Amino acid sequence: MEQPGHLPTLAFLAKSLADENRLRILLSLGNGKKSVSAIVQELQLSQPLVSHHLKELRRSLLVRVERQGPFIYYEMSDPRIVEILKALDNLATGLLAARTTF
Amino acid sequence: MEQPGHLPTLAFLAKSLADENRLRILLSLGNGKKSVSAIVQELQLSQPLVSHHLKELRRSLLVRVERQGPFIYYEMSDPRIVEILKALDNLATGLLAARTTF
DNA sequence: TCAATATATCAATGTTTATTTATATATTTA
DNA sequence: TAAATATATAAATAAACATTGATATATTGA
Repeated sequence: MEQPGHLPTLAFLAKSLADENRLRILLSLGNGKKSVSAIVQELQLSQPLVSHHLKELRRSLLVRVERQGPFIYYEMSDPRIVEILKALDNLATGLLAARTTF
Repeated sequence: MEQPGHLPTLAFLAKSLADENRLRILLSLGNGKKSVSAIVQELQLSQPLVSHHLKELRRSLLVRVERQGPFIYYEMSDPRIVEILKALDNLATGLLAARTTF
């Protein structure tokens, strides 16, 4: 069986996905590019908080950035991200189901 | 496009995967069940640290537990876990490659 | 029952992280 | 150039988290 590679990188990526608000932002960006203020409005989060989370998402390369005048647009950088989140979701569901059947 | 479900659960699972030593322990347990002391020896980590991480892995249902006399054996609870970690690994590799090609 | 072995837990410590409030920076228009 | 808009950043704060050294708990055999 082949093992996953660089563990620090894996841990770093997982950490980037380990906050609910950040996940909400990331998933919102899976629906196409959005400006910071649009995210702020849509998710009812504070602007500095959104900026902070976007900065983390930039660091982990999970988002792409594009400036247009005063607006900065962000979008999810890779469709595999949603697939992985779905797989995690299925895993969680499965683990919970298996636990309650004991 | 269908969105992943319960975000707090997703964040919780991601957090459980967000530490390198914990990943090392989890992956080691993907090769069959092991006692705490075996993990301690194999990974050269302190016993309390291993116990602490195992406790977190138990909480997130990522491991199964079985006692035999003084020994407690742990193993990975679901093969999907490794698949997800591999997918994350591939994602990381891909994102890094895409960045360096800009 | 006691001693030995295995492992969980406790307490302390330092580091990391999310959030808020305030301010700095960047872009555009009048 | 100044004002308005968009957004990044700074600083403070509280909470969460990983690790270590010490101790408590569980199991077994003599």
